[in-house]
Amino acid sequence: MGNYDFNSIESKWQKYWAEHQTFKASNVSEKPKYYVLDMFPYPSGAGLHVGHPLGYIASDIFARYKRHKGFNVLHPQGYDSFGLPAEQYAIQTGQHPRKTTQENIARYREQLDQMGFSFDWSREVRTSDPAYYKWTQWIFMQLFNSWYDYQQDKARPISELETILSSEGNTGVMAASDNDTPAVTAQQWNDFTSEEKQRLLLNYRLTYLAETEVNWCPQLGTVLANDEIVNGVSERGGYPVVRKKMKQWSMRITAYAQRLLNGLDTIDWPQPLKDSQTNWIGRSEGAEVHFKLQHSDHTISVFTTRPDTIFGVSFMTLAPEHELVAEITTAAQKEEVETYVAATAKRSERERMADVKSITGAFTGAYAVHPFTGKPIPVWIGDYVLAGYGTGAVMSVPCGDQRDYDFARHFNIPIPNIFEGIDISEGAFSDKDKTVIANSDFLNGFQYKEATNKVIEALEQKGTGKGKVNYRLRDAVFSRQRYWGEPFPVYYKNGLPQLIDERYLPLTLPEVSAYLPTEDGEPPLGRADTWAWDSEQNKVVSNEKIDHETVFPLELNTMPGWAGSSCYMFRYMDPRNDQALASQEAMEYWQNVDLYVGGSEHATGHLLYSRFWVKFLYDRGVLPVDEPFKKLINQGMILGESAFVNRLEGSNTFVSAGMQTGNVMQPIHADVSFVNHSNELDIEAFKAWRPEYEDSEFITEKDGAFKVVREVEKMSKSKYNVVNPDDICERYGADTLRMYEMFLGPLEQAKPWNTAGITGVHSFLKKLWKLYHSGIAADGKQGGVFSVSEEPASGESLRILHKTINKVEEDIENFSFNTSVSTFMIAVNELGAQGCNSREVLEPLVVLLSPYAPHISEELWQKLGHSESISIAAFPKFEEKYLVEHTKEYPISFNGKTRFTLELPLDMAKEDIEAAVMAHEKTENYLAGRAPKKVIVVPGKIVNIVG
RNA sequence: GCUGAAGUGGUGGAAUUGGUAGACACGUUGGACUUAAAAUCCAAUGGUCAGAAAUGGCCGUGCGGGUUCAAGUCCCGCCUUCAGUACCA
Repeated sequence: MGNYDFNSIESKWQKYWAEHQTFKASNVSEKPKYYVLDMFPYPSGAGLHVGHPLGYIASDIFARYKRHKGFNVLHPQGYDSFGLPAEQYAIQTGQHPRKTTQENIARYREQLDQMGFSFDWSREVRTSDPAYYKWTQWIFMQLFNSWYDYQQDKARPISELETILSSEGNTGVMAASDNDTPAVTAQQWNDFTSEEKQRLLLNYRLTYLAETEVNWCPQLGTVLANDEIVNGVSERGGYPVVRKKMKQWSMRITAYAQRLLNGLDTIDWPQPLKDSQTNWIGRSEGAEVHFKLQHSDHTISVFTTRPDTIFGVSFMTLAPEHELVAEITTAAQKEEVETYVAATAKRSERERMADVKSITGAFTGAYAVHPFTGKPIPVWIGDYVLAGYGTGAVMSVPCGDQRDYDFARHFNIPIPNIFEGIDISEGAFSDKDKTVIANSDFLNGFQYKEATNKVIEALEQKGTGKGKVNYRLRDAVFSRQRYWGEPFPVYYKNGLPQLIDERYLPLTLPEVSAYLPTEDGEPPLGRADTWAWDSEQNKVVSNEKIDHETVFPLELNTMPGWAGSSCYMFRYMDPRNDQALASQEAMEYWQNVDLYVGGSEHATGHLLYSRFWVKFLYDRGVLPVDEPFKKLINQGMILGESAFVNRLEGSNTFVSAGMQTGNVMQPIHADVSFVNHSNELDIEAFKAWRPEYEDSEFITEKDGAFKVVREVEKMSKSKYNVVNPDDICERYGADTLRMYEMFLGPLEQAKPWNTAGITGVHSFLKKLWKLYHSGIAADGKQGGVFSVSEEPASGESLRILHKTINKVEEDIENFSFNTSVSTFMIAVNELGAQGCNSREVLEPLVVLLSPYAPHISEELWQKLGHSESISIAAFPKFEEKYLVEHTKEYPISFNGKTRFTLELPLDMAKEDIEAAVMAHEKTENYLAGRAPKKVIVVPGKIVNIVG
C-alpha cells in the first residue's frame, strides 16, 4: 500500500480545507461559541523558526478539539504589521515598509499553511491596513472625547463634563486629571474663550497632550514607554535611554489602575502573570501629608506608607527634579544645590540604576514644619527619591527606612528612635508588624495598624493630610517619532489639537521621501509634502496650503506598536465591517476570547493596555464585556542549541572540544546545520562558510572528528542556531512537527529544540500508517491488524480505546499535550498487540488523534469509509462503562467480614488477588485494625494493599 | 533585596495529586536483515550487591529534619538554578 507519504497527504488536505473553507466560522449558529486566539505575529524578515509555532500548535489542537465537541469555534489569525524593524530596513534600503511587510506576510502565510493550522483566514486582519487602522484611530478619538469620573467609576463623554463645568464648575468633580488642573467655577468656565475651554479639557481627556518627561532614545530617534525599556536600555536594540521633556500624547491608564487590579480576580490567567501586572500597577496604601515650609507659602506634599512613624521624621528629601527645589533653596545653598541638580540630570537612567549604592544629596537650606510638633525639619534633595513616584518627595524616617537611615548617617542627620525596645544603632527597623510606637505623643503604645488610623484621622482633622492609595503605574506615552505606524487623526489649530471628523477616517499614512527624522529633528512625517488638513473640504492637502483660516498642519507623530494590538480581538468578530469596529450582534455573540495563547513577555505591555482599552470601550457602551481574555496560557520559549567552535586566541587554528589544554580560547558561533547530532563539525562546510576560515587549521580528536561545544541560547539568526519549520515539514511532515513540539515538554516551560528526538514521534506515525495498511504490528506480529473489519470490538480493545479517550481529553483540558503523545503511542502498541482491527475502535481513535495530527487522521478517516471532513465528525465520547464492564469484581474480606469489593481488569489472575489479601494480612496495618482504602495489584508481580 | 517557578536516570520528561518512582521518547549497548551503509525490526538499559540463571536484597526524586502503615508529592529549616522586578518611600 505504499509508504507514509506525508508530503502528498498533507498538501492534499491543506488544499481540500482551503477549497472547502472547512474552518470558516459563522457568526450565526445554534452551537455554543468558543473563541481561541493566538497573539498575532509581527512578520519579521527572518520568517518563522520552530519556536514560533509552539503556541499556535497548542491553540490549534484546542480549537480542533472544541469543534469536535460541538462548539462553533472562532480561530482567526492576522498580523501585527506596523513596527520598527520594517522601518529600520526601509531606512537602510529605501524600500517602502509596506512592501517589505507584504513580502514578509506572504512568507509567513506560506509557512503557517504548511503546518495545517485550522485558521479562519477569511477573517485575517493586518494592523497596517487602512481599513483596519481606521478603527484604531476611531478608538483614539473616543478616548480623546472621554473623561474618567471616579464617582460613577467609569469613563464618560467629555460633553457631559462640559455640562457639569458650565453649571457647577470643577470643584465637585472627582475625575482623573492632571495634577496641576486649576479650580474653575461655573462662572469662570462660561467666561472662558473656546481655546481656554479646550486647554482645560485636555487635563481631563483620557488621551491628552502634555509636556512630560519621557524616555528618549537618541539612537532610535523616538520616545519609549516604560515597558519598552529593559535594564535602562531600549528593549529593541539595547540603546541608552535618557530623560527628556517633550510634548507627547499620553493615555490616562492610571484612571483604570484599581479596576485593572480588580479585574484580575475575574480572569483565569497564570499566577506569575497576574503577579507581574499587580506589581506593575503597584498599589500601596498610606497617607498623603502636607508639610508647610518655614518662611514660605509653599507646601511639600509627600506620600508615605508609614504615617504611623511621623514622629520619627528628622528630615525631608525631594527628588532633584522636584518643581519646588529652585524656589525653596536658600541663597547660601544655591550653588551646592544647582551643582547637584545638574550632576544628576546628566546621568543616564542606566548610570543611576547601576550606582544605587553611593549616597548623594544636598541641603536646600529650607525647613519644613512638623504638622504635630511644630519643630523645623531640614529639607534635602537626593537622587534616591524618584521624581516619578508618589509626589517626588518623602518624609524621611531614618529609624524605620534603611535608605533614609543611610542618608542620615552619611550626612550626620539625627536618627530619633520611635520604636519601643528596638535597637537601631546598626540599621533601620522596617518590620511594621513587630513594633510598638514610642516617643510619639498621642501614638505611644499603639501598633502599626491603630497608629496609622489615628494619624490619618488627626491629619484629616487638621487639614494637613489624608489617607491615600498610591499607584506605581504611570500614564502611558502614546506618541512615537516614527513613520511606520498609525497616523493620529489630529490637526493643530493655534497649537491646540483638533480631531478630524470620524466620517473622514481612515486618515491614511502619507508618502515620504525618506524614513528618517528631518534635519530639524521632526519625525519622518515632517518630510511629507501632502500632510495638512483642510477643515472645510475635510481632506488631506498639500502643506503649501496651510493658512490661518481653514488649512492646518497634521500631527507628525504616529501611534506606538501597542495601539493596533489592543483591540484586534474584537475586529476578528466582524473584520470587514466599515460602519463599526464590529457589529453589535457579532460582539454579543462572541463576547470575548475564551482562550488566549502567547508569550509572557507581553505581561506589562500588550496584556495591560488591551485590558485598559477594553474596559474603556465597555464603559462607553462599545463592547459588551470588560475583559478581553478569559483564559490565558503562556507558552514557553523554544530555545536553540548553539554550536561553538573554539579558536586559539589570536590564531587561525581551531581546536576540537576535547583537545583544549588550558589555552585561551575564543568561541565562535558555527551554523548548527554544519553539526551532526554527535556534535561533530562538518569541517569542509565550515571552511566554505566564510572566506576567512578557508585556510584555517583544525586540531581534531584522536578519531579525526572535530567536536563543537553546545550551548542553549535564544533561537536567533545572529546565533546561527535557527531551525526552520519548512525543513522539518519537508523531512518529517507537519503532523510530526506538531506532535513533536507538543512532546518536547510541558507547554508553559522553556525548552531547547533538539531535532534528534523527532524520530520517535515520526516513527509512531509511520507505524500507525503501516499498521493500517499492511497489518504489521509494532512488535512485528502479522495479524491483519488495522486493516479495518466490521467485527465488533473485543472488550479489551474497547477498554484500551476508552482509557485513551479519557486520558487524552483530560490532557487537552489541562493543556498537558506532551503526555497525550505518549498515550497515543501506548494505545497503538497495545491495540496492535491485541490484534484489534475493528472499525468500532479505529474510527474513534483516528478522530481522537486528529487535533494533534490532522492530516494523517483525515487520510485514515477517509480510508475508513467517510467522505466528510473529519472536523465535523462527532468527537468520541469517553464511556466509563467500558472500563467498568471489562473488569471483574472481587470481594475482599477484612477481619472476617466482607468489607468491600474491588474492580480489577479481566486478565487479573485470582491467585494474585488472594496473594494480595494474604500479604495485607501480614502488615502492621492489618494488625492495627486499619481498613485498607486502596489495593494495588500488578499481574504476576508484587501485590500490595494500602490502608 | 523582593516576587514567582523549578530541582527526578546519560538526556527531554512521566507519576491517576499521599499509594508499583523513572511511563513515553531520545541516546547507548547487543542482536536480526544487508557484501556494506542507511532504513527497519527485536532485546537490554537508575545504582549497587549476591547468583551460572530464573531471581532476590539493599540504596535511590537537591540537602537536613518531621508527619504517616505509606512521601517525588504534605510540614519545618537550608542549598542551588532559572525567570520577572528593583532606591516605589
